[in-house]
Amino acid sequence: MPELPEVETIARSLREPQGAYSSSVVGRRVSDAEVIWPRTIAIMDAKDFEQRLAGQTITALTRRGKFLVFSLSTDTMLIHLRMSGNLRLESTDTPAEKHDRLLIRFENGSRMAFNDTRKFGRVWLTDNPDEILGELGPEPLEAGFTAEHFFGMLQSRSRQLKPLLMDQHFLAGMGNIYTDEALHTANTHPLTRSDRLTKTETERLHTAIRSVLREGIRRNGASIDWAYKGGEFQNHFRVYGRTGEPCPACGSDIQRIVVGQRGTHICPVCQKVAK
DNA sequence: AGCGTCACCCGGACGC
DNA sequence: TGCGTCCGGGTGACGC
Repeated sequence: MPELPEVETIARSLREPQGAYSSSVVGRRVSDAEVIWPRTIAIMDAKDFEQRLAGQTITALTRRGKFLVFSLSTDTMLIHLRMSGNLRLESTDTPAEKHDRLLIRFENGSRMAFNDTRKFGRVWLTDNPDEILGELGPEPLEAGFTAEHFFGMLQSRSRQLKPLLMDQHFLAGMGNIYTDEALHTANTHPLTRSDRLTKTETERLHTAIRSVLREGIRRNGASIDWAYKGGEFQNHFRVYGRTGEPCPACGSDIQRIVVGQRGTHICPVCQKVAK
């Protein structure tokens, strides 16, 4: 399930492809778009999307939270991969794959394919991206996200830490994997109330969040099951998906609990019981 | 208002 | 083989 590091990795690979297909998506002019699964297109009708996208040039590709942000000649295209979405940049000659939901062909003979097994991913085409992106919390890796700022954010709420960290309005980019990893790295229990964290604990969590996200990016993200492939962070998980295996810090058995309806992995010794 | 819970959308994986 | 259940990101409904 693509979270911030996976989305960042995908954005980078589309901007500066390093594989066999060495072209960038930036600078490409859309010749035509083909919506294969109409519900992929958010708000707009699929036909309107195809017509409006044709002829526009991609001028930039950035990331905001878990959104890919394609700046176009006149509009902005936002792509959210949700659980199982992935993007491929390839030659138009390449056969489409199972679960391809949207094909965007470019004038230089290349094509970007949006593949999404679970069909939860969405694509927006809008002239006002702030309407969607403006709802997001701060970027955890940006300089403005300081421990001091984070402390204020946590103190202003009184929620269980894990669901709060995963709330995209609170903080943008964290999903189940990186939240579990960050909480374990910070020796913090996922059920801890946000306003119970001390300054020191907040600093530890702030450092942990940034370090696991950076490590994820450095390892090109994590590849889980059918989802995004290419990363290797999954080989370095401390707790996620390691139920019954030893905690890397103390050797205790990793436990799986449920927090906010999400499978959650903790070390019962390192991560103190909720206050 | 803020918080927690639940249902929903999907199909692959898994257990029986 | 075939059925039922689980899982998960984000949203929206609901109740407290």
